[in-house]
Amino acid sequence: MPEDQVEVVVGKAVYRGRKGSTVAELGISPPDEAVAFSLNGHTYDFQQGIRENGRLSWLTFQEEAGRLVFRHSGAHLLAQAVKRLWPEAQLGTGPATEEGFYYDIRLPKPLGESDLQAIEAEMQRIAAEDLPIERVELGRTEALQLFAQRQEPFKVDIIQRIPEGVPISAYRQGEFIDLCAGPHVPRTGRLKAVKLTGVSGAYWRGDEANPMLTRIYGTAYPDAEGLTQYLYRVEEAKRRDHRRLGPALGLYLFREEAPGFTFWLPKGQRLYRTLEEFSRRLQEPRGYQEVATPWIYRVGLWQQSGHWDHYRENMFVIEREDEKLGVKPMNCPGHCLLYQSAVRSYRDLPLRLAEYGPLSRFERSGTLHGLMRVRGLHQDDAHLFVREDQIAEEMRGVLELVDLVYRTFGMPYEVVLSTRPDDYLGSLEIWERAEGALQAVLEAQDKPYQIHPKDGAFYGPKLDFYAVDALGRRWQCATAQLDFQLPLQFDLTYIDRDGQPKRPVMIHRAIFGSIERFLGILVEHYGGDFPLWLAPVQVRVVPITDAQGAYAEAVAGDLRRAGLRVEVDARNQKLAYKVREAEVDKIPVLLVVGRRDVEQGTVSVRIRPDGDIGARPWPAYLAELAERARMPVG
RNA sequence: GCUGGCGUAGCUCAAUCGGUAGAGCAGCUGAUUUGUAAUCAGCAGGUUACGGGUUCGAGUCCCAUCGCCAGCUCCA
Repeated sequence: MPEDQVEVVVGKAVYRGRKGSTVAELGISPPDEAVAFSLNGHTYDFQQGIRENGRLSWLTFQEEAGRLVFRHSGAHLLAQAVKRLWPEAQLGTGPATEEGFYYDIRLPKPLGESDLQAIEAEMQRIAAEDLPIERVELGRTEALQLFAQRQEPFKVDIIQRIPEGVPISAYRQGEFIDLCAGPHVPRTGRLKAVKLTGVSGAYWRGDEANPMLTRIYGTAYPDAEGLTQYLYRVEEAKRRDHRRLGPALGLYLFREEAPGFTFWLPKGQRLYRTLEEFSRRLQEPRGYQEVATPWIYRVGLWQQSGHWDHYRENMFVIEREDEKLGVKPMNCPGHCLLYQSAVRSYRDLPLRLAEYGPLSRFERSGTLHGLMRVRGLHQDDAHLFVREDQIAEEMRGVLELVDLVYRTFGMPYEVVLSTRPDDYLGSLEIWERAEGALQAVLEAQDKPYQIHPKDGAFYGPKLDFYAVDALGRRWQCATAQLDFQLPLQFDLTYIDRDGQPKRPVMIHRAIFGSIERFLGILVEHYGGDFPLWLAPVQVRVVPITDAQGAYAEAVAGDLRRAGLRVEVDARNQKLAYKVREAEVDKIPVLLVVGRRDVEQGTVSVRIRPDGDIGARPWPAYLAELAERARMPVG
């Protein structure tokens, strides 16, 4: 094939043409729903010239890459609308995000709700105009001139940072032109359903020293139905918000007297303890030993561990008697001291130390967020001190625990391996062996995983686990990090088979992560409808009249003796009233007892979400309930 | 911490232009003894986040503080 020719394969057809031809020029007509195409792993739009051979696959809104193209065009639509309304607005950047897009813009005035509506209306107008979106290739000087003349200082800044040799392009739709690498959908009319979702501030290039721009958020869908579903999901997330739901269910509350800390109400504390108990009952049989270590140390310890250099900003520091003391944000240094307290043999390893104690982290006031980001927390933390040859086996054990836990909560999860960053510490050889070990474990388990190159901590590679909740949101919870540094810092050793001292490797791992945060995630995942074994109140017994009071107490007593958490609602109220309240309180099992039940020795069962399932003989039904309420620890 | 917004009874919300702080739910008291999502009546509940200021008069306007929300930033 001549050098100036390209050849692409689409399905079973082969197309040839001059290098740099667009799809149309090659005689390929894209399907209606396609917004772009993928060739050798790169995304292109229909106006970009094809310069390499390969197999072409169409990208639609169904594919992540297609969605990004689509949403990025949404951002341009937004920018064009803003420029029509405020010609003096200066554009920053406007990328697509997971759920939509945003554009950072310097505006002459702060935006209100009505401004958003006006912009949105203008966007819809531009979409209806169905303007063609044209790609324009520019020379560097030409680009600088164009955007300087259009009074877009941020665009000029961007162009100046584009390395020599990289082509500069812009996209034009109607009177609007924006510096952009692309790709884009072919016409504005493709953006059938757009919605602006919020405004906030954001620094230019994310730097506090730079001017603050207005960030306008929005989302776009190819049809109204997708947008409606998205808005429903947003609504549902709001309905499940743990900051509202938790206090409403009497689980916990927050007070401004203690920002970043949680007040656990009796029911919330029960939930919390149940989770902790679940963790203990999984870990004890797996060789974990629970310890408790001090929560305040002299700074010397933090200097030794390296936290003073790397984490001081996030620590609460106390000064007393001319001495500085640091409240612990992590357990690792304490566990290292425990490790040091005895001579360790290679036979003692792996040593698995678990701790659930209180940790304090100074999080900046603006970052606090319900249970998700707090200053006072607890982790289901453990440090595994292992020989290097035990890394793979121990990581396998951690993986098994993670799998067990997330399966129990009905959350699929994704695994990410983060590898050696540029500023790593330790020997290259150990790093490579450790990364190899992690990869081998994942592959041996046939677990799909992603690699984030250079995203590891400077002290070791790590596995992060992202749990996916009922609304499809991803939460980073579990983590397992190899650490070669701390054993060095604390000069930890074990006596090996050959009588020589050797350096152990540490694995920092948590399965829930922060228990506070995990509980918040569970509240939202279940929308407050906890599975029976977790529910703070599992059963509520409801006598219909005073006459069944004693019978109700007897039933409740049976339940309590069987280890269930139970309440009796003996208030003088109509049954419907008490049923409603139990539903609002999201009590999983309601046992109604009336005259007929007393006479026949039954309970009338109402279960969420099924409702009334009729009478069951008592105490025979107790066994079934107790079985269903058992903690799922195998 | 930074930018913007918000803060009225336990909760959800109202209060015209700056002119007597109000309702529902929850709570308490009483009546009602009820078979699967709200029985009726009465009572009580407030330094309008906090501290200043403007004004004859401030929930409302201004300033500062605290907290919360959306982001940014940070995240050994």
